[in-house]
Amino acid sequence: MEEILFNFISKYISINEDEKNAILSLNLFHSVKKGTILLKEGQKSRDSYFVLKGCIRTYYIIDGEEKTTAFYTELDALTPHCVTNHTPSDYFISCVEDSIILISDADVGMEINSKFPKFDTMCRILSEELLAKERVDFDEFKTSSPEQRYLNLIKNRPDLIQRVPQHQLASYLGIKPQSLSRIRARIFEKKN
Amino acid sequence: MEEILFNFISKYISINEDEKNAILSLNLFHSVKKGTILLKEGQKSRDSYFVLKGCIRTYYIIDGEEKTTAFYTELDALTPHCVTNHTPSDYFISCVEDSIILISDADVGMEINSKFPKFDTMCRILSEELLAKERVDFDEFKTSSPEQRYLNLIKNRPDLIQRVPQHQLASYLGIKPQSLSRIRARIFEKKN
DNA sequence: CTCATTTCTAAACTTAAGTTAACGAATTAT
DNA sequence: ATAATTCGTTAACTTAAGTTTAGAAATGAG
Repeated sequence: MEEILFNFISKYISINEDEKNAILSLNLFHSVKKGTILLKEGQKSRDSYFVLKGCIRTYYIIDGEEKTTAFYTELDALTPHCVTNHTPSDYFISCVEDSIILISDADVGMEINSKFPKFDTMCRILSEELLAKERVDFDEFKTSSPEQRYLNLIKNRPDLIQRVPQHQLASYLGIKPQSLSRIRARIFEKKN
Repeated sequence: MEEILFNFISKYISINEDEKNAILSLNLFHSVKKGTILLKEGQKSRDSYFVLKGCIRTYYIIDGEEKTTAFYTELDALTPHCVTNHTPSDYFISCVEDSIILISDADVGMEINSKFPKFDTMCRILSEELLAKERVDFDEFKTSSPEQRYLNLIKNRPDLIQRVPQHQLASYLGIKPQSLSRIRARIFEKKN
């Protein structure tokens, strides 16, 4: 599991044994059971997450309804809005599957970044990449119909369709579960 | 105009006269006429943009139709996907109004960042902030109807409704211009 | 200033998503 | 193992967005 992390880091910066040990000594790895809520609405937090194995999701509760807006799987990083913004969270984060997650407090991040300046560079590059990708994903969402969005999902993240409940996928696609059922039926009969 | 930039930078890091002069010596400020295309689909580029005054937009051409997906106004920063991703651009960037824009090549960015390491930190914090905000905006989009999205726009970026053509706003809201017209009419008659 | 083009609105019609309700299947809790 | 809850699909109906077309208003070019 440590190796997965260091391979990921190596894509951005070179990292030596001392640095690896410094990271390992922080005990950031956590094993989290399916259904565990990592962050609640209204809560303040300084924790960032990095998924090594498994899947977590962000969701809002609007008019008593759960609205899932994002899934984070292997090698996905998530710093909640409330951390950067220093405000209570607007959303929940919970585990979709039993997962292994790296959880790092903002203080720990500061400490590593000041001790090893190249981590600052890595975080900058990573954030820039993620921002560019998020913008493109948002663009794709805006310019597609619900059916096209579902077809794109099949193409781009086929694993999600297997590992995530339909009703959570539905709000992720910006529609109601009944509509997703209908779209699936429509696509199925188009094939024949 | 320089002061606007330095005030912005000061929100993230302290900056002295030497550093200010180093930035000014790079001649990054550009005055750009309305309608100018800064980046074309298919083009490779290493330029990032920072809007000091005016408005620029990103748009795709899909089936011969322009689809505007984002507007960047005063103090907004944009590093196109093609820059981070080293691929030809999927979209166009053009000026909605006569604007004053800071355009910085990736090489210039690298140079500043290595000469003044705190700029790396600033870019990291800024990217993290923008990423968190982009995710929340995307969440809001997913969980709202077109009418709600338009009402949110009136509340959060009322200036856009004045300064941007309706048909560009429509695709920004993920709908057709005719639908936006209808939504506006619907809202207007609800008021009475 | 005038002509041409683009932009916005409107109406009629089509298509698809939202809503409400029901029911069987799957999952979870006891 | 059984009961209870949650989940996924279907159907009938409602609502709103997409499509097509048209015309008026605004904008831009010569």
